[in-house]
Amino acid sequence: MRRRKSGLRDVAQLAGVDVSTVSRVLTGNLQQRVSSETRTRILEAAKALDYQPNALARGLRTSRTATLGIVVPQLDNPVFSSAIRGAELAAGRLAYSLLIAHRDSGQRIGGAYRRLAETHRVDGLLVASLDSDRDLLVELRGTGVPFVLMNRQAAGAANAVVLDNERAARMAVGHLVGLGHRRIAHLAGRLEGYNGQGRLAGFRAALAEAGLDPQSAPVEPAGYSVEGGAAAMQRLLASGEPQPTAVFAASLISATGALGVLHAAGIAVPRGMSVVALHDAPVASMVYPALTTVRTPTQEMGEKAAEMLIGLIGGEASGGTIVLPPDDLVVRASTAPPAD
Amino acid sequence: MRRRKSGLRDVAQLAGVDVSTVSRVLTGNLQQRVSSETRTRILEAAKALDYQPNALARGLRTSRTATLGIVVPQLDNPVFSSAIRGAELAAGRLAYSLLIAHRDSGQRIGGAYRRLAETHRVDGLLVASLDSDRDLLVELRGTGVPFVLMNRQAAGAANAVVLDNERAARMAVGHLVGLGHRRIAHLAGRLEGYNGQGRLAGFRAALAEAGLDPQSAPVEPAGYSVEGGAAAMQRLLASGEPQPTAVFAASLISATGALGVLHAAGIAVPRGMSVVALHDAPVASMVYPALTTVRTPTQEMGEKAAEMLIGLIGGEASGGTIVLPPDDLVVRASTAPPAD
DNA sequence: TAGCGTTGGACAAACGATTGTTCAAGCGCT
DNA sequence: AGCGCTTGAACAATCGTTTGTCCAACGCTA
Repeated sequence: MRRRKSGLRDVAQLAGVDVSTVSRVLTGNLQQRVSSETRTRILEAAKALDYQPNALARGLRTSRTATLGIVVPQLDNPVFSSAIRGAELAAGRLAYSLLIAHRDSGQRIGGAYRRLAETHRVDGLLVASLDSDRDLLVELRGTGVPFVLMNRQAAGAANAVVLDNERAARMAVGHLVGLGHRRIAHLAGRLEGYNGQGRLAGFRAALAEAGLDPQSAPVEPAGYSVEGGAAAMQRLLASGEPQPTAVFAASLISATGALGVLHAAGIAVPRGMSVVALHDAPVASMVYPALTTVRTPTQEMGEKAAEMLIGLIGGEASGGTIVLPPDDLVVRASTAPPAD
Repeated sequence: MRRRKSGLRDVAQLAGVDVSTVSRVLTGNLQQRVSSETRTRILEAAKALDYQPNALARGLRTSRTATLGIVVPQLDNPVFSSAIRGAELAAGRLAYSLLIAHRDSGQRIGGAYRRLAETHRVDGLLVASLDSDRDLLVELRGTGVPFVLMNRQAAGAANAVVLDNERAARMAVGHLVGLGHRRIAHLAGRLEGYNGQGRLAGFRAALAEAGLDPQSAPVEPAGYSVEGGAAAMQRLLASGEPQPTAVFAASLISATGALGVLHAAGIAVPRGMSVVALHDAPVASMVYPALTTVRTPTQEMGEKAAEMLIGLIGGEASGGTIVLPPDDLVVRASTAPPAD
């Protein structure tokens, strides 16, 4: 029952022409002149046979696979899953497929990239990474295929799509300032990392703008995990008085950790402490109280990155770095004017 | 600087043999006799040139791509992201890659499958689906490639990997009963769906086992969304007295919605109401109070499914349906003995 | 020494598409 | 009428593997 799929040859036979002619018609190669009569005959035949080109054969000949590789450090992080979705959307629009690979922290760095790229399976790579490997870039360049970095910039990697961390941070902090908060703390990301630095800078800039002293504001690195957020919040509470009335968390995930600590410490949110976080995701409304967040265009990040990559594959010059502004502030229940 | 990748021919040339011999040695085809001397010579040459087979050419010849397609309805659902991870792991172990495709609810059903399968891009499909499309199966069978269902069984689909919903539900309810609860409600999944039915059945079975009346226990369908969980909880509170002292939610996501409603209603968890949910994920410890859950082997589900699929591709007979038992109960802060 | 079976490896034909080249008509021009 | 030019389409090479077939050399037996 599993009949052989019809190929170019079958279409050619049905239309009474040569396969080469069929190929030219179907790929839309208009360089070549084909009479409109045979053209329609071929198109009809192709439709009748439900012809689908064999991607392997085409790829072998053209050394193009119409496939993008995407490598992410973790799948359960909403930022990445959203970026993947965006990439898949954009890729689909441009008739590309998406090959996914995890990057196991255990395995040799870049192993996933190599396997994909060196067997001619992908035309380019979309790379999301939390950390700042120097080796990574070397490996990537070694693969010989173009690549675009997502959510991170790096020296020597010309093509990237990132969020405007500074502006996003300023949006968050501006909200707190607007509510009347004067003592604001920052649960930072990784201070060595690109995003962590940008958000910290935005935090300080917003304070300065509001006439507050950026240097005296407490900053606790929290990374991007629940535990990190909890530990940082704990340190913040333990450190001296006067305590802040609001905290800006560099990530949604760490904010949830902080929330847990506040609950345990008997500090009501937002009455005793306002919390605002970067990135919006369903989890923001799952926690209690629902978190006020700055919505960031993570899906668009994936889309733009895929589009840029496909451009590069097509021979376009470097796409440079695209910096995406934050979408907007989503006010939920975790922020309010300070108690006093 | 982007030198041509070395192919079989280069290896053959360096080793002074024919490409066919190289191919036989490198693919480990032991049918053919090759002197151990030339064998080592070839292996050395291959290593020296860092030879990587061209997946396209190989696929064209063998009509095998060593690639699995995976289609999921949503990426941000922890169940699926975990399953994907498992599939990718198992696939990687067996030298397969994973091509990912969303299934846009908007687009024609199965469009994603077709595109993947009909262009010879994948050898088989891993299919996760929330709903019970009848068309889906028809489409899938139409592609002509083997497929394995994840997280769901369906008549006419012989190969599937699912969770043991009944046992998981009984584990959750057993916990509540053990704590002394007698009035237990169920925030069900979709009652028409495979998983929703199994969990409901387990819920009732556990009650019966404990000597409680399954028929009088409140059941509110909540689906698998935050909003659904919230609405169902609301209905539960609104419906007559006496109110339950504990609730078993069919999914983690709906449980978080319920939690929000309980907070808003001023009902303390677990003092006023214990909550236990199915599926464990990071979000369980992000909410407040941290949710007691039944841990389910979602990653293993992906692994088993990928292994089964690769078996099918290799010509093995039907893998049947694998039913995975729940892992264990993770007791957190959302359950306690009833107040009275 | 002739004949025969084994063994090790080369030859060559695919797989299904793309694409440069060739070739036969058909046309207008002088 | 002969010439060259354009047009439409066939021919054929090629991408890098895999795999069936063939062949030479060798060792053995009779």
